[in-house]
Amino acid sequence: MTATSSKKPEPYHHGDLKAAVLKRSAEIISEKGIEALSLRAVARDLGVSHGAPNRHFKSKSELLSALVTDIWNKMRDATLRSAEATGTENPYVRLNALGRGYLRWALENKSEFQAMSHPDLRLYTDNSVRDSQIAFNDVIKSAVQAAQAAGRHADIDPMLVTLYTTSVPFGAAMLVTNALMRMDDQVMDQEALITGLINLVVPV
Amino acid sequence: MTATSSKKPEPYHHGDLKAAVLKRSAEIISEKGIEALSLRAVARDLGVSHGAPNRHFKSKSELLSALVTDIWNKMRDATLRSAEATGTENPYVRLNALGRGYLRWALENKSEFQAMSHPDLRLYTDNSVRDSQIAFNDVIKSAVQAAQAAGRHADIDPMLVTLYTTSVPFGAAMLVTNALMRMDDQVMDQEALITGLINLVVPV
DNA sequence: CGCGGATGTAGACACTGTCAACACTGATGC
DNA sequence: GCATCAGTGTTGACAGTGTCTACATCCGCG
Repeated sequence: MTATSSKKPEPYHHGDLKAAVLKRSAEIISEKGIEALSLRAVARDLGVSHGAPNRHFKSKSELLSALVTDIWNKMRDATLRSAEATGTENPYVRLNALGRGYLRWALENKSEFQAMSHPDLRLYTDNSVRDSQIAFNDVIKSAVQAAQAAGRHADIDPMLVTLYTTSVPFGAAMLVTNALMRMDDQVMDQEALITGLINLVVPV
Repeated sequence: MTATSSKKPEPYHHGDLKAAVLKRSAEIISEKGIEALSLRAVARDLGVSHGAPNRHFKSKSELLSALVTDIWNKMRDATLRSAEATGTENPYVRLNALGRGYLRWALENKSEFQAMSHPDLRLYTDNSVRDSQIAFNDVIKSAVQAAQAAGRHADIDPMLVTLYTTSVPFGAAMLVTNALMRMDDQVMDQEALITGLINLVVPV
């Protein structure tokens, strides 16, 4: 979408390298998984010298943080949309939809979901990552508390109920995408699995 | 424990390098996390040349697989012990204890638990890793089915119930150890958290 | 028009995993 | 008893990585 696309193929300055690095990195994560991401490979793909990305990201961890922040936000949007789509205020129905939207997004965006818990992020906890995590958790927490107000586990510590409610879609997604849990012959349809599983945590 | 411990400090052959590599690697994982593990560092720590470990592990993935197989087995033992300790045949009590043992082990062996889902393992699915996973899952699966026979979610697909039951301790452990879920001020005692959480999945 | 900061380049360094060629050692077969 | 040879450890090389520094180029602002 830049104006300099007529003749010269390789101008000295890229134009918007930072955005290009983010874009290409997201593609690599989506296609080959986060373990295939390398700064030098991204630079090569963009036809730029190996040191160029460092002008925009001081370290690989900084790039990772930016990418993962974005992923958290996307997951939050998708999850929230799923609840909005019910068009109801019933806290049980909303929480159930939230859980299904969460799990569905994770299963359909396997690589991105796995990236969020990549070991390298443990070394570099960026504030932006932290903020997007908190924003996501707040969505779930308030839905859980609305359900508690309506009677679901009303007398139990809200933090505990939130952890429990989050653990199911999160844990199931991790177990399935990492193949840590062997399911016999994978007979079940994905949407049936999602619905069946979430109904166990949040009956409607 | 070797006999050659009197004078010469550095014999040409180590004696049991394979075991030593496994031992030192496990220590590194436990102390600094799996992302700090490198073949060359292990070799240095053992006072051996950088290529020596390759005689026993063709690749780093092969070493990782051996380590993770061991971890799965340890986790299974700890989990099983927790159920045995109840000294009862009541399937609800046993399943509850299994869940608590699982979660407690994961929280107390954070580094090992995190290692089990390290990205590099996705590239190299060793049969030994697979077998130890299956052995672990079988423990849970049979306990879940015993509880189903006693009435817990009796009419629901056993695979779904197993996934649900596993997801809670697994997901909670992941969320807590990876700090993916922010809990306000961590006020709760660990054992209270474990008991409270598992009681939500498997009431006794 | 000129200058300075932002952006990209080129080279170096330390580190990694992996491989091949060589060295040592101890057990086996004669 | 001794030669042989497979197993084990060493050494050096290679390609790849992230990161740093010195240098080159360009764009926008005065």
